[in-house]
Amino acid sequence: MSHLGYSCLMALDRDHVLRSAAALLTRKSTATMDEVAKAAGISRATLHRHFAGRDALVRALEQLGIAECEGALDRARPEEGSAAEAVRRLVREIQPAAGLLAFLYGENQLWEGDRQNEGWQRLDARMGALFQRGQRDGEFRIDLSPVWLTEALYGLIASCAWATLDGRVASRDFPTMIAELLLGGALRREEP
Amino acid sequence: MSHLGYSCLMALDRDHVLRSAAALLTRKSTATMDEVAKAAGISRATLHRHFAGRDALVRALEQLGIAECEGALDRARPEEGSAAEAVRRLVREIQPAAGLLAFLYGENQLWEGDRQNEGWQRLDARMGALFQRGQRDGEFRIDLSPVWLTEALYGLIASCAWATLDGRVASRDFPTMIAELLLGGALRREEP
DNA sequence: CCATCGTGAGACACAGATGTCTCACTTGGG
DNA sequence: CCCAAGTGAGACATCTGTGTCTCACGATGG
Repeated sequence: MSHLGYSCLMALDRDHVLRSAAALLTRKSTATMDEVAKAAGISRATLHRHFAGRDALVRALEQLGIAECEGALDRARPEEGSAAEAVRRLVREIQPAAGLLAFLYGENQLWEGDRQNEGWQRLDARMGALFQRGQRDGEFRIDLSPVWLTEALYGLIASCAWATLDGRVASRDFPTMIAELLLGGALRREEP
Repeated sequence: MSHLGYSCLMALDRDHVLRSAAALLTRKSTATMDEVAKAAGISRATLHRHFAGRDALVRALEQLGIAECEGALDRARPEEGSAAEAVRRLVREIQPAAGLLAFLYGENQLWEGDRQNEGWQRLDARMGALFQRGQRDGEFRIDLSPVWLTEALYGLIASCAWATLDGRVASRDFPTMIAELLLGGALRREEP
C-alpha cells in the first residue's frame, strides 16, 4: 500500500471511528474502550493506533464537537436578518451535533481542569455576540446577559438531546422546543 | 454510650457526611471516596460504615436531592396564585439544592440503567402538573409540552449552577436568570 | 509469487479506586 | 476505675479499565 493510500484510509477510518464513538458515548457515556472499538467494528489494538488512549479520544471528540458547532454557526449566518431568526437557524443547524454536545457537556473531565480547550471560548464569543446584537437591536431583553443566554442555550440543547434519546421529546420537535423556549419562554404572548 | 445516643449521633453524622459529600462532588464529581471522607472530616473506614460503597453514597445523595426538591416544591405552593409566580417561588426554593441537582444531573450512572428512582417520576409529575395548570389557565403557551418544560427547567438549573460555580453568573441572580428565561424567554416583550 | 503492511486476537503488566480487615487509641457511661 | 463502643490509620487483596506487546493472518502492490 502506498504512502498516499495509507494516509487517506487512515483519515477516513479515523473519522468513521470518531463518529461511531460519538454515537455510542452519546447513549452510554461510560462505555469502555473495548465497547468503543466494537461499535466501530475494529479491534481495541487498532483503536489505540488511532487514539493514544481514552483521553485522546475524548479530546478528539471535543475537537469534533467544536468543529461541528462552528460549522453550524457559520451556516446559520448569525449576522444576517433578525437575531431571533438567526437563533432559530442556529438551533436547526446544531441539531445533528446535539448528541455529541450532550456527551461533552457531561464529560466533567473537560471542564474541571484548570485549562480548557480555547475553541469553546471562540464559540461562546460568537454566540454571545449574536445575543448581544439582539439586545442592541432592541429585539432581546437586556436583563438576561449574553453569557447566561449562551450558557442556557447549551443547557437546553443537552437537555433536549437527552430527552430525545429517552423518547420524551420527538426528534422533529427539537428545533422548535429549544428555540421557542429560549426566545419566547413559557408565557403566552398577547397577540399584537 | 446508650443505644439511643448511638443511633442519634449516627443519624446526625450521616447527614453531615452527606452534605459534605454533596458540596465536594458538586465541585469535583470524580472525587475519590478518600477525598469525600477527608472533606467530611472522617476516615475512609468510617465513611464505609455509613455508606456501603460509592454506589450507595451516590444513591443516598440522589435520595437527598429528591427530598430537597420535594421540599422546595412543597414550600413553593405550586397550586397557589398564578402559575408564573409559582414557578418563580419554586426556582427560589430550589436554589440551595441546585449544586447537588447539577451533580446528580451529570451522574450518568443514575439514568443509563433500565430502572431509575421513582422519586424523579413523582417530581416530574408534580412539576408537569404546575406547567399544565399554567396552560389550562391560559397563562402558558400550549405549543411547549409540560414534559419539555420540566426537562428544560432541570437543564437550566444545572446550567446555572455550573455557571455560578465558574463565576459566570452571580449567585444572587440565580432565581431571576432561570425563572425569567424559562417564563419570558429572550425576546423583548412589548409593554401592554 | 513474495514482500510489506495493517489488522485482530490475545497475553501481560500496570494503575487507580474500591472493599475488607486488623489493631491501637480515646471517649463516654456505668 | 473499667469496660464497651466508635474511630482512625494503615495493610491487604481485588477488580476493572487501560496501555503495551507479540504474533499470526490476510490483503494489497510490486
